[in-house]
Amino acid sequence: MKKKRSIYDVANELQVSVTTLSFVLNGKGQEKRISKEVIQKIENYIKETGYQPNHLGRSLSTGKSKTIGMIVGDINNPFFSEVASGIEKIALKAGYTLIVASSNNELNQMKSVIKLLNDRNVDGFIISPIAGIEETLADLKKEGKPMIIFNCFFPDLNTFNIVVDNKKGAFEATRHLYENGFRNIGFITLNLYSQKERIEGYTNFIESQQLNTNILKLPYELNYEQIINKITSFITSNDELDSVFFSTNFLTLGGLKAISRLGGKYAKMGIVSFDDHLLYDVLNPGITAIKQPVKQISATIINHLLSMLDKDADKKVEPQTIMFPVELIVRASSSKR
Amino acid sequence: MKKKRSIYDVANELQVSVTTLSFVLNGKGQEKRISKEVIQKIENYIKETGYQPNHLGRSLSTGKSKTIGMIVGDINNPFFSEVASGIEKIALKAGYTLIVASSNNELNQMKSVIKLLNDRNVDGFIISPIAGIEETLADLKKEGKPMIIFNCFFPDLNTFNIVVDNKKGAFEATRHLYENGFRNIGFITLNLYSQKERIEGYTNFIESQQLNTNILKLPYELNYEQIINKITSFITSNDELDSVFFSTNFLTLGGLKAISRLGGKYAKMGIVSFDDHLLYDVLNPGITAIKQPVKQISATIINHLLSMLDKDADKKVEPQTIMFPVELIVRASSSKR
DNA sequence: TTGAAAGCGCTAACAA
DNA sequence: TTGTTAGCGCTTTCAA
Repeated sequence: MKKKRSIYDVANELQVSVTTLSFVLNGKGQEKRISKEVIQKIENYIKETGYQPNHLGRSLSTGKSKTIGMIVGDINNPFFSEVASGIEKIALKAGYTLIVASSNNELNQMKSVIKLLNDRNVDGFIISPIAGIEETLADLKKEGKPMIIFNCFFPDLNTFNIVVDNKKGAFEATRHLYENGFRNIGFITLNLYSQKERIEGYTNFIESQQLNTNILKLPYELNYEQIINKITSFITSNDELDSVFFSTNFLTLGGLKAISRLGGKYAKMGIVSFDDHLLYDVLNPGITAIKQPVKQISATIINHLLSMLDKDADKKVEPQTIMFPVELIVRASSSKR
Repeated sequence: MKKKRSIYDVANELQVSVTTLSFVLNGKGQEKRISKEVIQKIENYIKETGYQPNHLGRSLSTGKSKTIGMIVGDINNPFFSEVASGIEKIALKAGYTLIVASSNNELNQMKSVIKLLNDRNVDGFIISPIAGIEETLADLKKEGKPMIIFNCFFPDLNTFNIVVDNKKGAFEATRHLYENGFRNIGFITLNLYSQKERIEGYTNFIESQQLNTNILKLPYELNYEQIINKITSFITSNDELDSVFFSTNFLTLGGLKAISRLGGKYAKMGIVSFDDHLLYDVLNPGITAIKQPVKQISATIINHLLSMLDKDADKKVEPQTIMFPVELIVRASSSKR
């Protein structure tokens, strides 16, 4: 691997000082009143010979790595991967590189990737938190690291949060089933902090109708087959159930599988899913789903983080919680058939 | 943001020299014959006070960033996200951070992210290439950058490649339809280099039976609705078609949607999809699919890259092509109904 | 308008 | 066995 040219080499070749070269390289030529000709000469030469400054040297010197660390539950979850790719696009344009890491919804894993990314000098964080991580986040905040919390958040933590209205979404979804004539609505969810609001939304509606809640809260760690089994026994052992509201996409998949295996009368159960999916439209019946405004979420996250990162912005970005509405996409699965 | 302690600060606090400290920090205590007591003292102190060396300084000094750059077509594609997350897990354990970037199958985008990651001093690359990128890869190779090519590769390029047997997979899938009685088998694919072998596999089988090929090659840039429309008109304008083989997951989704919209006799078409999907099992009929051994692929990629990166390995890793078999998961969609 | 030089935090050759 | 110190490549203050 041949050694790369350093700024000194190039300065030498060009017969200018490193200072001058550095200024021009960073677009500060004007500001520093370097002569037009020199600027031109340098820029042309750079373009021709293709010199690229070493990022590490720059980062070490400036203390900025131009890198953003993002921590999600699981990059295989389409919600996260879509948010991540939306963020990546905008970040790239702004000169930032995005590093995405998965916590697998495991506290120690999350702590260690936060530490890892912090040690790697990421300039800012984008985090989908899990229960138990409050302190780590508080520390990060105390350190002064810019960060955005998304998907769910800790009200006590005074961070900048970007979420959707999970509670209302779940409430409306449940109401929708109710209005379509379902009276025994089960709710299948995960034991994750991020599900808290959805559980509340469901519970609120059910209780507002003096009905009984019926919640299955599954451990996150289960694999697909285990989920199918758990759901199957939940459904069969609650024989009065006429409909189910699934709290995440992955659960819906498991649930659909369970129901399709059961067949018979179960095939007529009402179904709503939190999070939409391309295939829901193709299924028969189509699956009614709550859709999150992914594009908006990702754009909002990265734009706010970028302005936190932008030191020129003299006005500090105040902590706040931005909440997007969700949309109920009605398909056949939520009506009596 | 309070300034972090440097190795000098810590050395001072500990009353040892930076060298000693640095050696111990890098686990070279034994090797450098630092006294047991000093090593212990340092390690304890570090643990208590939580000092973490600055990666940038280290990288600048060693010339190694302990970072791997991965370039995929689109991180939202489940195949890529699964491979990426498998790689990430192993890389993390080996002390490497993975940066995943999407090329969106766009040549300039791919060139620019390769350049970006290279400027960021990634130690190695993992790349799913597209047509036109040969030269860039050749340059990278000339530079001596360790890299692994996956998904598809350029036979002329003498790189380390990890792929599945696309040709055979496509051949067998087509044969499977044929053996189930279908005679007018269409093939719907994308205008991507990665599809080349699949097209060949399909074509080879069809021609081996003296049948006519019927291929729809769609531009990658199309969105979901456009794909549905193109597929719809392909199907309706080729009225003799009795079955379709979809070359990627995303096309299958579009195709299923198109077929479900068309309804009627089209609902009985034979269908096979390249790449499996959780939901294929839930659909009615279940979708027959070719499954790639994702876990094996990701493990193989990262393990080989790691050994290329490991300078202790005196034996160089020779360029070669590792080809995994694929598996045909037979479901109802590929039989006459 | 340009140049010299001191750092940024770490590694490692060399000296002691 | 430990300490001194010269880089790694870049930015930026200060001086000219």
